[in-house]
Amino acid sequence: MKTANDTTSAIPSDFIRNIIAEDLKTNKTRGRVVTRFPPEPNGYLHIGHAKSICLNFGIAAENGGICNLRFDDTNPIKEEVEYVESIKEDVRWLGFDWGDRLFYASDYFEQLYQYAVQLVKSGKAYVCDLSADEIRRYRGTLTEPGKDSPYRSRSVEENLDLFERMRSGEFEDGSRVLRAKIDMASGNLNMRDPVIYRILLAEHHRTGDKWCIYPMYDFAHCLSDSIERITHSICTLEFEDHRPLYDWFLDELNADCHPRQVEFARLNLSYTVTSKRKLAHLVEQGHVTGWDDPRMPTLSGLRRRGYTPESIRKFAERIGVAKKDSIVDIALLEHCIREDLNERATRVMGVLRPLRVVIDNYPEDRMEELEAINNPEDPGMGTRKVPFSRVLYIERDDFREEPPKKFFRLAPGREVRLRYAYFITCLEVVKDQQTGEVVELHCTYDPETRGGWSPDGRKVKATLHWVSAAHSLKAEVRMYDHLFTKTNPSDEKDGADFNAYLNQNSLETLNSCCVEPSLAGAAPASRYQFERLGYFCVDSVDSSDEALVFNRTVTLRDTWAKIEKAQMRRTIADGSS
RNA sequence: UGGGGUGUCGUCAAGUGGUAAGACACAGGAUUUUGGUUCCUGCAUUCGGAGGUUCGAAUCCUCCCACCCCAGCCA
Repeated sequence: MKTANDTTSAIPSDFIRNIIAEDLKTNKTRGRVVTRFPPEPNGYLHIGHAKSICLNFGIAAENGGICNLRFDDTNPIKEEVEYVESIKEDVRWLGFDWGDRLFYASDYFEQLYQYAVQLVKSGKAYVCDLSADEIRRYRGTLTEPGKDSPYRSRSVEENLDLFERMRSGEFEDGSRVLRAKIDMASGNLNMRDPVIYRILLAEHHRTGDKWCIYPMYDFAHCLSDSIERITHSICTLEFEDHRPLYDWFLDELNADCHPRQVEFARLNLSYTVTSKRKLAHLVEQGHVTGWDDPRMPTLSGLRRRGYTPESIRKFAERIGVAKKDSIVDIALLEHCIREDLNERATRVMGVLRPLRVVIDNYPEDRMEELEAINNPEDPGMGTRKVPFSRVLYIERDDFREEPPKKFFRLAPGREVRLRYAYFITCLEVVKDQQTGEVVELHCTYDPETRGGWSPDGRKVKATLHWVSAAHSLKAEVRMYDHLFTKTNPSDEKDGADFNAYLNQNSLETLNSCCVEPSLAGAAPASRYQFERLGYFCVDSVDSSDEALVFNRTVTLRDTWAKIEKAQMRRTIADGSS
């Protein structure tokens, strides 16, 4: 098995790696480390799964072990091939390779059935005719013990016969189940004679109509782990009180391989949800365009948004692994993608909200090509030519008729630098007579400052990005913001569910953006830094050579925005005091 | 009121009886043809609380408090 290699990172330390190191030291597994990533193919993978994937594949790689990809496909009603394909694609994209270790719980259905028969034979399982509702009532409550099913004392022969007939399709859907015979008075509800097989007259995406009974998770999972000779079965916290059951099955069946289950806290990210159920809901309700909507924390969404696998792996490493319920600040994820893209993204100039600028003293018929650096972090990425002419566009945000304190950018009478081009000075502001909106600026340029340097050493406080009006390309840019307005949308303490906290402004589409001509024919999914704005990638679904569409992956850190916000707060505070 | 877990900086998170790592965030400052990057600096006398053991406690003991998970024929 090969695994993505992050050369810069040391192997992290966490309680799971400590447990494994200890097990290795005490020779619990004869030196083997085998993990598995066991998704149920009932939805798309999200950032929380990435944590688990990095953990399982990472641990295997660090210990010279292997990690299996196993689909936990024991519930045909919810599972689909579309999901297994997407999951494989996402794991591969994240940078992990399961080699020939691709398995399905459904591969083991026959073995699992035989194990169940064995349990029946040893008197540890019985066929129960209670309805789902009756089973629930017999189970008792959190504080009261349950009571035995009237079918609990059926003979082994009768159970064997009934179970076989369940398999052969003799009974109605849901009419009978096979249950483990454990302890109806256990404080752990999972031990109160859990159902291990149910009748489901449903077509399975891999086994077709071969089966009409399907094993439950608790039964299938531990045995699948054992069959694959997993050494450490790593899962999330909610399975902690399933562990006694996990161990019970393996003990009762005398399994020769008894993996150790270890639980860790699942990932929660601020301003989003990491629950397949909730994500599916967003898709179904049309709040997003699909599982791969760039606002989704799914791997396909993050990929389309412009995130790199490296950044997600780095993120998984930085959040650590522990047992505490927590919510990781999404700013950390954003930091990871900025850090990665800062080193590798080609710089380019693009104007999102164009403001027309006419350089009055620049000849009308002239055009010159100025040299621009592709990536100051990596001189090896070279330079490119950017056309300059008399009519340009700059960012509307880069001009203020009445500049506030600390605003360094263009204003009437002020001189600024156009990146890689010239110093320009604003002389005249043209406004719309009706609305008063600034529609055009008239400026002069200093021919002595070509390339952006002044021979007399005079300084300007701002450098602006720009684009030549006649040479620029039109583009659509999609600006994304957090999907939810609340740090923890899943917190229902205020009486509302996560739907109430959907950010209505999570997508803003800009249709009249202008980008420099070097972007012509930009490849789908390619990533760029639009200087001074952020990182953007070519949308892999909607962009074409005729109509460029960019997704904003993440903004650059914006010190001015912070200053402005602070000024705003101060003004409000002064006004109200 | 049953069972299983968890509490260390705003957010993650090391720490395993020898005197509180690191990251993000935040706040200053330096450098800068991106208000980007980079670089410095600051940011837990204290580890949910109270007692106790010890020369010494986030680490051990006792009690208490808070929060999370479990009553699917889901995983």
